[in-house]
Amino acid sequence: MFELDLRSRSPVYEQLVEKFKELIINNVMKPDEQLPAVRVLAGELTVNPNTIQKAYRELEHRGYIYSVPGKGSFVRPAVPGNNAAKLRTLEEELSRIVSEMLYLGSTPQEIITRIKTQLAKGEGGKLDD
Amino acid sequence: MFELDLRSRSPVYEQLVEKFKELIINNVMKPDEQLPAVRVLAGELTVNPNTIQKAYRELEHRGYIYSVPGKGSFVRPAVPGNNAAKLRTLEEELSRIVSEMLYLGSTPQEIITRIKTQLAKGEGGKLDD
DNA sequence: TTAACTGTACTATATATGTTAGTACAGTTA
DNA sequence: TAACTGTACTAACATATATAGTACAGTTAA
Repeated sequence: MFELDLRSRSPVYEQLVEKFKELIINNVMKPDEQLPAVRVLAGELTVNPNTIQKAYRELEHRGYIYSVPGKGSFVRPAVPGNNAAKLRTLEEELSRIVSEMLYLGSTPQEIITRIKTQLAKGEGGKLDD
Repeated sequence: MFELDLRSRSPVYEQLVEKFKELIINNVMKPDEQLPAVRVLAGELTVNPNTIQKAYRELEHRGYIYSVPGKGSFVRPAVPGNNAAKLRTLEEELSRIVSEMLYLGSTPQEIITRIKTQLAKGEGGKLDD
């Protein structure tokens, strides 16, 4: 399904959380679509099932998936609203990154253009439904 | 000088790296300005000197400061160029964040406006010299 | 030169986190 | 019933983080 970097300082379960989050956010995995079974994914990635489950538990806690014992784990449909706190965090991250790009020599023009390009492509949103 | 969250999952030395990076990028600490001595900052923050030194070593490795044994640690002046790799990483982060903001319900208009506002303020760059 | 500062290196110890291994139990479905 | 699903738990091990203490060499001002 995807690759892991076992030598990374980022723990495996955290890498898994990021990968699935990416797939869900970018609508590659659709709402209510089933994730691989814990044991199956563990087998494919040669990783312990406990590690996969830890990632799934975290994804559920962060609101990206829901799990039903006996059935499986599924993509949770995005709920509008209640995202104010998360959005504030993301806006701070955004500021940080823009600041760092300016520090490294990017021009405001380049940054604006880059973002407009991405937004025009409809990346990451539900624009390409 | 600033606050630490000892209960954070983020290690203390990593928090220190981020804090100083922030101060340097936003030009709060000027080029060649001296950082607090390892033992002094350790005393102020009630943290082990080894932890401070680990943060400084990391900051030096990432190119934000330089240290001179016997003298002290100082802010390294930003060098233009050689930043292509870092910029590529930041652009990827930027894309990730914009995608997530769209997922959480932000409109492209809001995102663009927010970034233009920040750029106009001259935040983070050397624009406010 | 001495004293007090600077960064740096090293060992040892304690604790927390991440990962694996193995076992077990309950719900679901063909 | 058999084979799947998530979940919980213990035990063991490796690594990362942080503290404590000691030590050494370069710098600087009295």
